[in-house]
Amino acid sequence: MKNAKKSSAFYSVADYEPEASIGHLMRRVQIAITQEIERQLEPSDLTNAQWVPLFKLFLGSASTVAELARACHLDAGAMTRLLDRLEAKSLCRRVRSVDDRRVVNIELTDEGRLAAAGIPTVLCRVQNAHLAGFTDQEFETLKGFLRRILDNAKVQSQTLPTSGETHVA
Amino acid sequence: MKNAKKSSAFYSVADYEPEASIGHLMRRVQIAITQEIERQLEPSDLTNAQWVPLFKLFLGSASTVAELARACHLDAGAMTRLLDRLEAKSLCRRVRSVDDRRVVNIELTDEGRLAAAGIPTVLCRVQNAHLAGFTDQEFETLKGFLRRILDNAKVQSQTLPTSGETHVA
DNA sequence: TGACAATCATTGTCTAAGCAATTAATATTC
DNA sequence: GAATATTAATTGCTTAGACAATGATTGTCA
Repeated sequence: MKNAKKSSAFYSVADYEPEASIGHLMRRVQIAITQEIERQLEPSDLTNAQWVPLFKLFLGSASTVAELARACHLDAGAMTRLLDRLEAKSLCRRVRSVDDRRVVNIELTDEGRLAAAGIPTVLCRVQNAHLAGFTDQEFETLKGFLRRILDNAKVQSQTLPTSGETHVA
Repeated sequence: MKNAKKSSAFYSVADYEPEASIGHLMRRVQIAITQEIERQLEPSDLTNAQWVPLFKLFLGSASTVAELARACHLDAGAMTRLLDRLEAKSLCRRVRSVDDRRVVNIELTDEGRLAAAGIPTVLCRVQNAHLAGFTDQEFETLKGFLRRILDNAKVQSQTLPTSGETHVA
Protein backbone atom coordinates (compact mmCIF):
# COMPACT_ATOMS: atom_id res chain seq x y z
CA MET A 1 0.00 0.00 0.00
CA LYS A 2 1.14 3.45 -0.88
CA ASN A 3 1.28 5.80 2.03
CA ALA A 4 1.98 8.75 -0.21
CA LYS A 5 -0.64 10.51 -2.23
CA LYS A 6 -4.10 9.27 -2.98
CA SER A 7 -4.12 7.41 -6.26
CA SER A 8 -5.96 8.56 -9.35
CA ALA A 9 -7.05 11.91 -7.96
CA PHE A 10 -5.97 14.03 -10.88
CA TYR A 11 -9.08 16.15 -10.81
CA SER A 12 -10.83 17.67 -7.85
CA VAL A 13 -13.96 19.78 -7.71
CA ALA A 14 -12.16 22.62 -5.99
CA ASP A 15 -9.88 23.46 -8.87
CA TYR A 16 -11.46 21.80 -11.88
CA GLU A 17 -10.62 23.49 -15.16
CA PRO A 18 -12.73 21.96 -17.92
CA GLU A 19 -10.65 23.32 -20.80
CA ALA A 20 -7.55 21.52 -19.56
CA SER A 21 -9.25 18.21 -18.84
CA ILE A 22 -8.42 15.02 -20.65
CA GLY A 23 -12.02 14.61 -21.71
CA HIS A 24 -12.17 18.05 -23.25
CA LEU A 25 -8.83 17.75 -25.00
CA MET A 26 -9.77 14.38 -26.38
CA ARG A 27 -13.12 15.65 -27.59
CA ARG A 28 -11.43 18.45 -29.45
CA VAL A 29 -8.98 16.03 -31.03
CA GLN A 30 -11.87 13.83 -32.02
CA ILE A 31 -13.72 16.72 -33.63
CA ALA A 32 -10.63 17.90 -35.48
CA ILE A 33 -9.81 14.49 -36.92
CA THR A 34 -13.42 13.76 -37.79
CA GLN A 35 -13.93 17.06 -39.58
CA GLU A 36 -10.70 16.72 -41.51
CA ILE A 37 -11.60 13.23 -42.66
CA GLU A 38 -15.04 14.36 -43.73
CA ARG A 39 -13.54 17.31 -45.57
CA GLN A 40 -11.12 15.11 -47.48
CA LEU A 41 -13.84 12.62 -48.31
CA GLU A 42 -16.11 15.33 -49.64
CA PRO A 43 -15.21 14.57 -53.28
CA SER A 44 -16.49 11.03 -52.71
CA ASP A 45 -19.79 12.44 -51.45
CA LEU A 46 -19.46 10.38 -48.29
CA THR A 47 -20.62 11.86 -45.01
CA ASN A 48 -18.87 10.99 -41.80
CA ALA A 49 -21.71 8.69 -40.78
CA GLN A 50 -21.62 6.87 -44.09
CA TRP A 51 -17.99 6.04 -44.71
CA VAL A 52 -17.70 4.05 -41.49
CA PRO A 53 -20.13 1.25 -42.40
CA LEU A 54 -19.00 1.37 -46.03
CA PHE A 55 -15.44 0.79 -44.91
CA LYS A 56 -16.44 -2.03 -42.59
CA LEU A 57 -18.20 -3.71 -45.48
CA PHE A 58 -15.10 -3.22 -47.58
CA LEU A 59 -12.92 -4.84 -44.94
CA GLY A 60 -15.37 -7.65 -44.43
CA SER A 61 -15.49 -7.04 -40.71
CA ALA A 62 -19.30 -6.76 -40.85
CA SER A 63 -21.82 -7.82 -43.44
CA THR A 64 -25.31 -7.76 -41.94
CA VAL A 65 -27.49 -4.97 -40.61
CA ALA A 66 -27.11 -6.09 -37.02
CA GLU A 67 -23.36 -6.49 -37.28
CA LEU A 68 -22.95 -3.09 -38.87
CA ALA A 69 -25.15 -1.48 -36.25
CA ARG A 70 -23.07 -2.95 -33.45
CA ALA A 71 -19.81 -2.06 -35.14
CA CYS A 72 -20.92 1.53 -35.67
CA HIS A 73 -22.40 2.03 -32.21
CA LEU A 74 -25.73 2.60 -33.88
CA ASP A 75 -29.30 1.52 -33.43
CA ALA A 76 -30.50 -1.23 -35.79
CA GLY A 77 -33.27 1.02 -37.05
CA ALA A 78 -30.85 3.82 -37.75
CA MET A 79 -28.62 1.40 -39.62
CA THR A 80 -31.54 0.22 -41.74
CA ARG A 81 -32.14 3.77 -42.88
CA LEU A 82 -28.48 4.55 -43.30
CA LEU A 83 -28.26 1.54 -45.62
CA ASP A 84 -31.30 2.87 -47.48
CA ARG A 85 -29.24 5.95 -48.26
CA LEU A 86 -26.17 3.99 -49.28
CA GLU A 87 -28.35 1.80 -51.46
CA ALA A 88 -29.97 4.88 -53.01
CA LYS A 89 -26.46 5.98 -53.95
CA SER A 90 -25.88 2.55 -55.52
CA LEU A 91 -23.00 1.90 -53.13
CA CYS A 92 -24.41 -1.35 -51.74
CA ARG A 93 -27.26 -3.80 -52.14
CA ARG A 94 -29.30 -6.03 -49.86
CA VAL A 95 -29.30 -9.77 -50.31
CA ARG A 96 -31.53 -11.92 -48.16
CA SER A 97 -29.50 -14.72 -46.58
CA VAL A 98 -30.39 -18.26 -47.59
CA ASP A 99 -29.26 -20.17 -44.52
CA ASP A 100 -30.93 -17.76 -42.09
CA ARG A 101 -33.81 -16.03 -43.76
CA ARG A 102 -34.02 -13.42 -41.00
CA VAL A 103 -30.75 -11.78 -41.88
CA VAL A 104 -30.03 -9.54 -44.81
CA ASN A 105 -26.49 -9.59 -46.12
CA ILE A 106 -25.15 -6.31 -47.38
CA GLU A 107 -22.91 -6.41 -50.42
CA LEU A 108 -20.90 -3.62 -51.94
CA THR A 109 -21.54 -2.71 -55.53
CA ASP A 110 -18.58 -2.07 -57.82
CA GLU A 111 -19.20 1.60 -57.30
CA GLY A 112 -19.26 1.11 -53.54
CA ARG A 113 -16.07 -0.88 -53.61
CA LEU A 114 -14.40 1.86 -55.58
CA ALA A 115 -15.50 4.53 -53.13
CA ALA A 116 -14.46 2.41 -50.15
CA ALA A 117 -11.05 1.74 -51.62
CA GLY A 118 -10.25 5.44 -51.32
CA ILE A 119 -11.06 5.62 -47.63
CA PRO A 120 -7.89 4.17 -46.03
CA THR A 121 -5.78 6.63 -47.98
CA VAL A 122 -7.59 9.49 -46.32
CA LEU A 123 -7.59 7.86 -42.88
CA CYS A 124 -3.84 7.29 -43.03
CA ARG A 125 -3.06 10.74 -44.34
CA VAL A 126 -5.18 12.55 -41.77
CA GLN A 127 -3.96 10.55 -38.81
CA ASN A 128 -0.33 10.77 -39.87
CA ALA A 129 -0.70 14.52 -40.24
CA HIS A 130 -2.07 14.81 -36.73
CA LEU A 131 0.81 12.75 -35.40
CA ALA A 132 3.44 14.90 -37.04
CA GLY A 133 6.46 15.29 -34.78
CA PHE A 134 5.77 12.14 -32.79
CA THR A 135 8.53 9.60 -32.40
CA ASP A 136 7.77 5.91 -32.76
CA GLN A 137 8.23 5.60 -29.05
CA GLU A 138 5.74 8.37 -28.30
CA PHE A 139 3.27 6.87 -30.74
CA GLU A 140 3.39 3.54 -28.95
CA THR A 141 3.17 5.22 -25.56
CA LEU A 142 0.05 7.11 -26.63
CA LYS A 143 -1.65 3.95 -27.86
CA GLY A 144 -0.76 2.27 -24.59
CA PHE A 145 -2.34 5.11 -22.62
CA LEU A 146 -5.54 4.90 -24.65
CA ARG A 147 -5.79 1.14 -24.19
CA ARG A 148 -5.32 1.50 -20.44
CA ILE A 149 -8.10 4.09 -20.33
CA LEU A 150 -10.34 1.70 -22.25
CA ASP A 151 -9.52 -1.04 -19.78
CA ASN A 152 -10.52 1.25 -16.94
CA ALA A 153 -13.72 2.07 -18.80
CA LYS A 154 -14.56 -1.60 -19.05
CA VAL A 155 -14.17 -2.04 -15.32
CA GLN A 156 -16.26 1.01 -14.56
CA SER A 157 -19.14 0.13 -16.86
CA GLN A 158 -19.35 -3.25 -15.16
CA THR A 159 -19.58 -1.61 -11.77
CA LEU A 160 -23.11 -0.47 -12.31
CA PRO A 161 -24.14 1.10 -9.00
CA THR A 162 -25.11 4.67 -9.79
CA SER A 163 -22.73 5.57 -7.03
CA GLY A 164 -24.08 6.15 -3.56
CA GLU A 165 -25.73 9.51 -2.99
CA THR A 166 -22.78 11.82 -3.07
CA HIS A 167 -24.30 14.75 -1.28
CA VAL A 168 -22.72 18.03 -2.08
CA ALA A 169 -22.44 19.51 1.33
CA MET B 1 15.96 12.51 -49.37
CA LYS B 2 14.64 8.96 -49.36
CA ASN B 3 17.34 7.48 -47.19
CA ALA B 4 16.17 9.05 -43.97
CA LYS B 5 13.05 7.59 -42.41
CA LYS B 6 9.97 9.36 -43.71
CA SER B 7 8.53 11.39 -40.90
CA SER B 8 5.04 10.91 -39.53
CA ALA B 9 4.24 7.81 -41.53
CA PHE B 10 2.74 5.73 -38.78
CA TYR B 11 -0.08 4.49 -40.96
CA SER B 12 0.07 3.22 -44.52
CA VAL B 13 -2.70 2.00 -46.78
CA ALA B 14 -1.03 -1.36 -47.26
CA ASP B 15 -1.35 -2.48 -43.67
CA TYR B 16 -3.97 -0.22 -42.13
CA GLU B 17 -5.81 -1.77 -39.23
CA PRO B 18 -8.69 0.47 -38.23
CA GLU B 19 -9.27 -1.11 -34.84
CA ALA B 20 -5.77 -0.28 -33.72
CA SER B 21 -5.71 3.28 -35.01
CA ILE B 22 -5.41 6.30 -32.79
CA GLY B 23 -8.64 7.71 -34.16
CA HIS B 24 -10.57 4.59 -33.37
CA LEU B 25 -9.10 4.17 -29.90
CA MET B 26 -9.79 7.78 -29.09
CA ARG B 27 -13.33 7.53 -30.35
CA ARG B 28 -13.97 4.56 -28.10
CA VAL B 29 -12.51 6.40 -25.13
CA GLN B 30 -14.71 9.36 -25.95
CA ILE B 31 -17.82 7.19 -26.11
CA ALA B 32 -16.97 5.45 -22.87
CA ILE B 33 -16.38 8.64 -20.91
CA THR B 34 -19.41 10.37 -22.40
CA GLN B 35 -21.73 7.49 -21.61
CA GLU B 36 -20.44 7.17 -18.07
CA ILE B 37 -20.93 10.88 -17.42
CA GLU B 38 -24.44 10.75 -18.81
CA ARG B 39 -25.21 7.71 -16.70
CA GLN B 40 -24.03 9.39 -13.52
CA LEU B 41 -25.92 12.58 -14.35
CA GLU B 42 -29.12 10.67 -14.94
CA PRO B 43 -30.49 11.51 -11.47
CA SER B 44 -30.20 15.19 -12.39
CA ASP B 45 -32.24 14.56 -15.54
CA LEU B 46 -29.51 16.16 -17.63
CA THR B 47 -28.73 14.70 -21.02
CA ASN B 48 -25.23 14.77 -22.37
CA ALA B 49 -26.13 17.59 -24.75
CA GLN B 50 -27.62 19.66 -21.94
CA TRP B 51 -25.07 19.59 -19.16
CA VAL B 52 -22.36 21.11 -21.34
CA PRO B 53 -24.01 24.51 -21.91
CA LEU B 54 -25.42 24.48 -18.39
CA PHE B 55 -21.94 24.02 -17.00
CA LYS B 56 -20.53 26.75 -19.23
CA LEU B 57 -23.17 29.12 -17.92
CA PHE B 58 -22.28 28.07 -14.40
CA LEU B 59 -18.61 28.82 -14.98
CA GLY B 60 -19.41 32.11 -16.68
CA SER B 61 -17.38 31.15 -19.71
CA ALA B 62 -20.35 31.85 -21.98
CA SER B 63 -23.54 33.78 -21.42
CA THR B 64 -25.26 34.44 -24.76
CA VAL B 65 -26.79 32.16 -27.36
CA ALA B 66 -24.02 32.79 -29.87
CA GLU B 67 -21.27 32.26 -27.31
CA LEU B 68 -22.82 29.05 -26.08
CA ALA B 69 -23.27 27.79 -29.63
CA ARG B 70 -19.62 28.40 -30.40
CA ALA B 71 -18.45 26.90 -27.13
CA CYS B 72 -20.53 23.78 -27.67
CA HIS B 73 -19.64 23.34 -31.34
CA LEU B 74 -23.31 23.77 -32.13
CA ASP B 75 -25.43 25.63 -34.62
CA ALA B 76 -27.07 28.80 -33.31
CA GLY B 77 -30.50 27.49 -34.17
CA ALA B 78 -29.82 24.26 -32.36
CA MET B 79 -28.68 26.22 -29.33
CA THR B 80 -31.84 28.30 -29.37
CA ARG B 81 -33.94 25.17 -29.12
CA LEU B 82 -31.64 23.54 -26.59
CA LEU B 83 -32.13 26.61 -24.42
CA ASP B 84 -35.87 26.30 -24.95
CA ARG B 85 -35.63 22.90 -23.31
CA LEU B 86 -33.45 24.11 -20.45
CA GLU B 87 -35.84 27.00 -19.92
CA ALA B 88 -38.80 24.62 -19.95
CA LYS B 89 -37.06 22.76 -17.13
CA SER B 90 -36.69 26.06 -15.28
CA LEU B 91 -32.91 25.72 -15.31
CA CYS B 92 -32.25 29.04 -17.02
CA ARG B 93 -33.99 32.16 -18.27
CA ARG B 94 -33.54 34.58 -21.15
CA VAL B 95 -32.83 38.23 -20.48
CA ARG B 96 -32.62 40.65 -23.38
CA SER B 97 -29.42 42.65 -23.14
CA VAL B 98 -29.76 46.38 -22.63
CA ASP B 99 -26.54 47.64 -24.22
CA ASP B 100 -26.97 45.46 -27.31
CA ARG B 101 -30.59 44.69 -27.88
CA ARG B 102 -29.77 41.96 -30.39
CA VAL B 103 -28.26 39.66 -27.83
CA VAL B 104 -30.08 37.61 -25.27
CA ASN B 105 -28.21 36.93 -22.06
CA ILE B 106 -28.85 33.56 -20.51
CA GLU B 107 -29.01 33.39 -16.74
CA LEU B 108 -29.14 30.35 -14.52
CA THR B 109 -32.08 30.01 -12.18
CA ASP B 110 -31.46 28.88 -8.62
CA GLU B 111 -32.55 25.45 -9.70
CA GLY B 112 -30.18 25.55 -12.65
CA ARG B 113 -27.30 26.67 -10.46
CA LEU B 114 -27.98 23.81 -8.10
CA ALA B 115 -28.00 21.27 -10.91
CA ALA B 116 -24.86 22.75 -12.44
CA ALA B 117 -23.05 22.65 -9.12
CA GLY B 118 -23.24 18.88 -9.15
CA ILE B 119 -21.62 18.53 -12.56
CA PRO B 120 -17.92 18.95 -11.71
CA THR B 121 -18.20 16.24 -9.09
CA VAL B 122 -19.23 13.79 -11.76
CA LEU B 123 -16.69 15.03 -14.30
CA CYS B 124 -13.86 14.62 -11.80
CA ARG B 125 -15.00 11.24 -10.61
CA VAL B 126 -15.44 9.80 -14.08
CA GLN B 127 -12.18 11.12 -15.44
CA ASN B 128 -10.22 10.07 -12.38
CA ALA B 129 -11.68 6.60 -12.67
CA HIS B 130 -10.62 6.34 -16.27
CA LEU B 131 -7.12 7.46 -15.34
CA ALA B 132 -6.73 4.86 -12.62
CA GLY B 133 -3.22 3.50 -12.55
CA PHE B 134 -1.67 6.50 -14.24
CA THR B 135 1.26 8.20 -12.60
CA ASP B 136 1.45 11.98 -12.47
CA GLN B 137 4.18 11.78 -15.04
CA GLU B 138 2.07 9.71 -17.42
CA PHE B 139 -0.88 12.02 -16.90
CA GLU B 140 1.18 15.02 -17.93
CA THR B 141 2.68 13.16 -20.86
CA LEU B 142 -0.79 12.24 -22.13
CA LYS B 143 -1.98 15.83 -21.93
CA GLY B 144 1.14 16.92 -23.77
CA PHE B 145 0.45 14.42 -26.55
CA LEU B 146 -3.11 15.64 -26.94
CA ARG B 147 -2.04 19.27 -27.10
CA ARG B 148 0.52 18.46 -29.76
CA ILE B 149 -2.13 16.68 -31.82
CA LEU B 150 -4.35 19.73 -31.48
CA ASP B 151 -1.52 21.95 -32.65
CA ASN B 152 -1.10 19.73 -35.70
CA ALA B 153 -4.83 19.93 -36.30
CA LYS B 154 -4.69 23.71 -36.27
CA VAL B 155 -1.96 23.70 -38.89
CA GLN B 156 -3.82 21.22 -41.06
CA SER B 157 -7.15 23.03 -40.99
CA GLN B 158 -5.39 26.17 -42.13
CA THR B 159 -3.79 24.34 -45.05
CA LEU B 160 -6.94 24.05 -47.07
CA PRO B 161 -5.89 22.35 -50.32
CA THR B 162 -8.24 19.40 -50.77
CA SER B 163 -5.80 16.56 -51.20
CA GLY B 164 -3.61 16.28 -54.22
CA GLU B 165 -0.85 18.49 -52.91
CA THR B 166 0.52 16.23 -50.25
CA HIS B 167 3.99 17.59 -49.95
CA VAL B 168 5.77 15.87 -47.15
CA ALA B 169 7.50 18.94 -45.91
C1' DT C 1 -43.81 -31.72 -31.19
C1' DG C 2 -45.30 -27.48 -29.56
C1' DA C 3 -44.98 -23.54 -26.79
C1' DC C 4 -41.97 -19.98 -25.65
C1' DA C 5 -37.91 -17.22 -26.01
C1' DA C 6 -34.55 -14.86 -28.82
C1' DT C 7 -32.84 -12.69 -32.96
C1' DC C 8 -33.12 -10.03 -37.30
C1' DA C 9 -34.73 -6.36 -40.05
C1' DT C 10 -38.06 -2.96 -40.59
C1' DT C 11 -41.24 0.89 -39.53
C1' DG C 12 -43.46 4.67 -36.74
C1' DT C 13 -42.67 8.24 -33.54
C1' DC C 14 -40.08 11.55 -30.98
C1' DT C 15 -36.07 14.28 -30.27
C1' DA C 16 -32.29 16.75 -31.95
C1' DA C 17 -28.87 18.87 -35.06
C1' DG C 18 -27.49 21.26 -39.57
C1' DC C 19 -28.71 24.64 -43.14
C1' DA C 20 -31.20 28.45 -45.08
C1' DA C 21 -34.09 32.26 -44.66
C1' DT C 22 -35.93 35.96 -41.71
C1' DT C 23 -36.07 39.79 -38.58
C1' DA C 24 -34.05 43.08 -35.60
C1' DA C 25 -30.29 45.72 -34.03
C1' DT C 26 -25.71 47.45 -34.47
C1' DA C 27 -21.40 48.69 -37.17
C1' DT C 28 -19.19 50.57 -41.17
C1' DT C 29 -18.52 53.43 -45.03
C1' DC C 30 -19.07 56.97 -48.03
C1' DG D 1 -26.78 60.85 -42.10
C1' DA D 2 -28.16 57.36 -45.36
C1' DA D 3 -26.97 53.15 -47.51
C1' DT D 4 -24.84 48.96 -46.80
C1' DA D 5 -22.77 45.30 -44.28
C1' DT D 6 -22.50 42.56 -40.17
C1' DT D 7 -24.10 40.21 -36.14
C1' DA D 8 -27.67 38.07 -33.00
C1' DA D 9 -31.48 35.26 -32.29
C1' DT D 10 -35.19 32.85 -34.07
C1' DT D 11 -38.02 29.75 -37.19
C1' DG D 12 -38.96 26.38 -41.07
C1' DC D 13 -37.23 22.54 -43.43
C1' DT D 14 -34.57 18.43 -43.86
C1' DT D 15 -31.73 14.83 -42.13
C1' DA D 16 -30.53 11.52 -38.46
C1' DG D 17 -30.46 8.85 -34.40
C1' DA D 18 -32.84 6.60 -30.18
C1' DC D 19 -36.63 3.92 -28.58
C1' DA D 20 -40.60 1.04 -29.04
C1' DA D 21 -43.50 -1.99 -31.50
C1' DT D 22 -44.05 -5.31 -35.29
C1' DG D 23 -43.50 -9.36 -38.25
C1' DA D 24 -40.79 -13.00 -39.68
C1' DT D 25 -37.64 -16.58 -38.62
C1' DT D 26 -34.85 -19.48 -35.80
C1' DG D 27 -33.42 -21.57 -31.35
C1' DT D 28 -34.59 -23.85 -26.87
C1' DC D 29 -36.44 -27.19 -23.95
C1' DA D 30 -40.00 -29.81 -21.59
